[in-house]
Amino acid sequence: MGVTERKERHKEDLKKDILTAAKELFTKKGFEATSIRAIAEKIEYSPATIYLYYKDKNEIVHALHQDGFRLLVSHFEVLNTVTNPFERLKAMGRAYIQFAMQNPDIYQLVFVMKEPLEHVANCFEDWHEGDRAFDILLKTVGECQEIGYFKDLDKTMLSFSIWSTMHGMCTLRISGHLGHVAIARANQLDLDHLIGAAYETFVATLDKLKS
Amino acid sequence: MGVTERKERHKEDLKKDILTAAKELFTKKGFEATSIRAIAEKIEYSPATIYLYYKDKNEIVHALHQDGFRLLVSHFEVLNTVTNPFERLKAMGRAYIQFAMQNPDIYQLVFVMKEPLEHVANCFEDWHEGDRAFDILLKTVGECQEIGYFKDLDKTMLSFSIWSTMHGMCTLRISGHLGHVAIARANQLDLDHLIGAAYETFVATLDKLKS
DNA sequence: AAGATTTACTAAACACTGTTCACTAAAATT
DNA sequence: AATTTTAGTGAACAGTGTTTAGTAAATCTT
Repeated sequence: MGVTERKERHKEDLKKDILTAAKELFTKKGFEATSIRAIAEKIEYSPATIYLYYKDKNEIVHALHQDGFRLLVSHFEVLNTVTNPFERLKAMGRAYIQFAMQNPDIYQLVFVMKEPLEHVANCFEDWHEGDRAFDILLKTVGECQEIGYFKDLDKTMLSFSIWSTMHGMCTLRISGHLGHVAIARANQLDLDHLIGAAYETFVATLDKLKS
Repeated sequence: MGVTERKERHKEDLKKDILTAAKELFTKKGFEATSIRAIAEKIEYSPATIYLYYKDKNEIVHALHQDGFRLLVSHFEVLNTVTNPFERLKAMGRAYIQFAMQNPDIYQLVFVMKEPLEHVANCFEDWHEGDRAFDILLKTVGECQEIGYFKDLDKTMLSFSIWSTMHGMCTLRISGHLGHVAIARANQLDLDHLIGAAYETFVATLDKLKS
């Protein structure tokens, strides 16, 4: 009869609206400072309504988590055009850092916050988006080995190590801890350029690992 | 007259008591879940009393932050006995990871949370404990260069890169993100051993950077 | 068409949170 | 003995996530 379909559509729209409102507030004010009441006000519904569409705040955060992950993975998939695996690896690192710098709150949501993970733990499945991203790295590192890089190094462990370096740089930058260390004050570079310079140094170390 | 001294001492004791109570609750329940009221109850004073000794919750967190940092730096200073700088660098990394694994909440307090930093921003000084720790790393990397490691690499940038790798590994472990990635499930290693293995791989890459 | 039921939503409450402030005893000073 | 300072508190404020009882309106059943 079409009516129920329209209603269904409206319900899904509302669910999306909640998410976009949450995302907007979240990236503007941060997770802690974003209340259910604020989200409710933005979409002009009562706070209780939100609980008809999401079990709790963590479920909202988890939904944003998924979106953020997909965004990152999409940034990676463009790089399939780069045929040389080492060049691709370098580009991935740059893309990763860029993603983190341009969307610090989303980055935090995806890779730092525990709340979305709690939800993942309860719903099994999921997080395979995370595995996909890691697999892309793993595959690239493997292909690098085929052209003479990283000999005698465990592919998985090296991949994790590389991810850690990227993650460490990004979180130290985003959390503000980098800004409090003397390097940052000494160098007249702004922090984002400092990250860039540090990444280049890191790439230089990787470059020396070819036979 | 001695009386005022005794009172002064009692006041300082109470200030310490608040801190130890906060630390205990904090490491047991996490920062978010530790309320001023809970701290007050533990030391058997009213919540308002705490505000006579600390400006706000962030000041308490900041005090714990300082303690944590001093603990880490003390872990480092033992390593002065290691004369070979590269061996010392390796030992530092291990000590860093060990510190993070044994005190995950303190690690988070020192290197992840923004709250204590906010306090640092307002009181200038401070955080030189952080600079000290980084200087130790910087010095060690410099000495490694003197014996043929890391040629043509910027000392500061490489130090930051190494720190990032350590920080990345530790935070990915502590936040639980590592546990959700396939590597963790595939390897039958428990996570702490996985970090250890990854660190050894990282050390292997550093080892190849000598001329 | 009338009555019963489901749907979509909300006001109000609950149990928390960090923080402030007027207030009170007790101790110290004058 | 009277006054002031100290140390501590009860109660409140404004906020949080979440639950529940209740309400109109739309839908379904007879």
